Amino acid sequence: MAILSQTSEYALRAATLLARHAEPGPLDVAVLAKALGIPRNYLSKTLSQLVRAGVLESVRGKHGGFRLARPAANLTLYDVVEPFEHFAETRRCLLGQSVCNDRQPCAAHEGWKAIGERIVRFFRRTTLADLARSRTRWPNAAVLTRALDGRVAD
Amino acid sequence: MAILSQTSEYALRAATLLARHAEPGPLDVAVLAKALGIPRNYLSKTLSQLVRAGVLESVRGKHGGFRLARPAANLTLYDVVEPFEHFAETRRCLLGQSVCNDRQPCAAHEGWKAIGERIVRFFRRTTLADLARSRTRWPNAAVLTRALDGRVAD
DNA sequence: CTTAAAACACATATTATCATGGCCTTATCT
DNA sequence: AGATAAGGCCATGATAATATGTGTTTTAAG
Repeated sequence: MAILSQTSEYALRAATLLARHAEPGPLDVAVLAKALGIPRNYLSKTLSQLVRAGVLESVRGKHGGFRLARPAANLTLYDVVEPFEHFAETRRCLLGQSVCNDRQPCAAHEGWKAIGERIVRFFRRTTLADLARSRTRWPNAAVLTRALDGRVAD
Repeated sequence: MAILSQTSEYALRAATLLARHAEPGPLDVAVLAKALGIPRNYLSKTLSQLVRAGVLESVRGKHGGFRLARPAANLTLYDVVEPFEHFAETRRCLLGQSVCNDRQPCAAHEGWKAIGERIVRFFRRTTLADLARSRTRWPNAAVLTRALDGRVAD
């Protein structure tokens, strides 16, 4: 009943943060991980998957890191989460009937289908730009600002 | 993203079947399991949990089995599924923020909360009587009719 | 009173997924 | 050249969900 996996939540957190700090250049995993309170190596793997999915871009080498591959307004939560979730299962029959569709519906079909569609629609319509607008308090925001200051001071 | 666990699905299937055949008396696990295509022992455990939850009644001994504890119209899907699901997690913040409520919402709070409420409402409003109305095709319905015929013939 | 059928209880696998950590390779900037 | 950071690979742990197996207790029927 958790709907989203931990991994997806990590991905959303990281993507939201990146959406806020798009300008100064890429952010590296160490900073992201500390700021968000996520295990470094795990986040690294997760972000790599997002690169493969075309959501993020990576820059290797010194002063490398990750940034959004497109403007935040063009990246939906669906894009971010889809690599880690089986959205198809949303359409699974509530009773597990092998045949359950609009023609031969089970008794719960109507209501259940509506919910699945609701969920998918939410993820498809909400963008990272929407999330970026919030005043979200990261677990360790100080690390982030310090890192950014550091870069400028450099 | 599976929303419901396999166990919950089993519980719903069994409860729906019982809602249809409430009259003739209790049905035993062996028949239910075969008719529904569910591992016998596992279903047994699951139904016991539903007895403890007050959803089903059990009759021990020969000619025993399980039946609904109340009229199907008074049993919601929530009742059936709640013992196996953590509905509280539905209210979890999408971004995992420790503080995210109506007063201090994260950017996704509104939309996300609406979905959680939608899900809960569906389970609370739909009853077993609703499900029983359908012409559901069980994996092995023949077993069931045979068992019921046998009882009558006896 | 014996026996068979059934729930019930408990113990133990078995998966599967999620999550983490370490290390080596590769690319890129200074 | 050297430092830095992504990327890939593998091994491990943690946990829950799923499934099976064995035995005990209750009850109806003969």
